[in-house]
Amino acid sequence: MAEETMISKNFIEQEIDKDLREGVYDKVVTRFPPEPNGYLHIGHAKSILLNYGLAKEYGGTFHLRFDDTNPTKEKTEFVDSIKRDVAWLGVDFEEELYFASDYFDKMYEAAVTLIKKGKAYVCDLTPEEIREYRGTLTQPGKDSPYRNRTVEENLDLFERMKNGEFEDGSKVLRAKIDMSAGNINMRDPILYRIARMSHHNTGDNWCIYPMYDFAHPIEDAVEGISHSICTLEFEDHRPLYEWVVREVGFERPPRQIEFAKLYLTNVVTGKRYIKKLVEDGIVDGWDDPRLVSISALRRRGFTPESIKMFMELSGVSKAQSSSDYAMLEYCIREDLKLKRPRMMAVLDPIKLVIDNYPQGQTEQLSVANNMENPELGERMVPFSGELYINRDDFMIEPPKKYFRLFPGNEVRLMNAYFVTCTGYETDEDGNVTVVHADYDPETKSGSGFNARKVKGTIHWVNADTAVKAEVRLYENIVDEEKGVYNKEDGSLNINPDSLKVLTECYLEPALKDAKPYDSFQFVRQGFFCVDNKDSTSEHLVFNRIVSLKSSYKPNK
RNA sequence: UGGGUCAUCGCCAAGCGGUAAGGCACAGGACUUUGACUCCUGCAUUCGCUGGUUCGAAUCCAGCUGGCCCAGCCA
Repeated sequence: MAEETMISKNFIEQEIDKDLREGVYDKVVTRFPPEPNGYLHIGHAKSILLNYGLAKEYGGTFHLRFDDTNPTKEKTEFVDSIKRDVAWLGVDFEEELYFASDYFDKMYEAAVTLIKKGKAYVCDLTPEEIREYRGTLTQPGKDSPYRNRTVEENLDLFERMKNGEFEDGSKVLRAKIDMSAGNINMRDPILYRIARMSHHNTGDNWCIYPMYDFAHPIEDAVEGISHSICTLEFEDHRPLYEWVVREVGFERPPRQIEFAKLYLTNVVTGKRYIKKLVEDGIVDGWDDPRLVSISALRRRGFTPESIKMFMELSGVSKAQSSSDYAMLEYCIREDLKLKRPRMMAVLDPIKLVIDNYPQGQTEQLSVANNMENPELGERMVPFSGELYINRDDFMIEPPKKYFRLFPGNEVRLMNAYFVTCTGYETDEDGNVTVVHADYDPETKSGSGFNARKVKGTIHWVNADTAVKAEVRLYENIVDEEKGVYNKEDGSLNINPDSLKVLTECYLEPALKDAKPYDSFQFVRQGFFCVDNKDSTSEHLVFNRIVSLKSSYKPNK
């Protein structure tokens, strides 16, 4: 076996090793707890793959849990899309699928326990008053006048809250901790609020709902989560998390560990901005291929494997960071290059006429689907005296070091013959319309001909049998030069070239039967994927997933 | 005189007191039926700064500087 590069353990693995060694936990149980209030994006993928990967690595269990404690924001539609996206990433969760709302009874009981311990009280302050009493970042807060209600009174009031005797917003249940704590989360945080709203899972059974800070530790503890891994902004909440599991009395409380969120350079991730892009018609929805939601990446043609590879390369730490989009591009090229067929495609066509090829003759050439991976087999590609080649594969006056087609130069038509340019035609504006060439029958690909070599190889498509398709090229949606956001008004600097639609594209006939999500390398053009939304049987639409790197610099 | 947290190459990121891994990007070169891929080569005398401890510090200590997060009845 080839030696695997030893990848050192990240800080979370090190913490888990320590906990296991010290016997704090004997089994690793992790979870991904999304609120079903929107679509998942690549940042969630990091959390999903991290948690799932850890569970697998330690022979533990992974839970998918919907953190649905606020019915005002949640929808079944999102539950479904999240399940689909998580499954697409290769995560098997069917046996371990949970809903926070299934624990509402337990949470209610836990609240009663706290009240009985004198650790929670019902507060009648208005939202504005609560904010005032909370103090500021630099000023301590002050105690609520309702803070010292008796246990009996609190028990009574809380039960009546549950029974729907009070209006929305009129009362809350709060933890009794410390109004002068430096950590604002510890200033008597709200545990339960009243909200008459139909819940996607529990319907109208409840009119009080637990807050995240109270619900989450209970959810984790009830499920036997060992390591509750979340992002950095929850660091401040950890003391409260620990307070809840301790005061409610869980025997083996889960441990919260925070890591830095994934940011990507030059992409738009903010929900607010994406919403605006959708509303302004700049993108065609949450799955627009220029976005980085999971559904957008899937539509663009990224594979779960490439996302996984990207996460592995990115690593996990607590340092605020922004990964380079180029790394994601590397991953998808790396994943696809041996897995998918390499086809010839002409995106900006110009006709090539081979004048010495027998009139009206067509021959079928046998071509490897992927020259580096014979397992992908071969296909037949028709060849004749009339082809399309890419416009930039021909130049009237070539710059230095240009070794494609120009008058008098010989190149190889990939998989076919050597061809020498004999001339060209132009229209009245001087644009090249047709390139003429002669071929050499001796030089057929696969014949073993090696009497002479050519420097350039270009690809082509037979004119008669070509399949016409629409091809969409993507660039960063935001303007790299001007920065992502307009400093003055906070708007986005949209790159006008973020989407280029090419309609005059000719592909090999074999591509005619391509299905949505099928991907290919179009030789020299990059990797492309059939669009799942806009393709029909008579109108093929390809998205460019990523271009190929090029070391050709014309002006060098 | 609020609390929390972070700081190692353009971007990620190892390193855990013994003399700066790796990947992406980039730059050269070899190879090539994709100017791709592959393969070589180069790319931090230095770890935010300043002191201190030590035979020895990116690693320990002190002070400073800078970034990020927190004042939802959101998660």
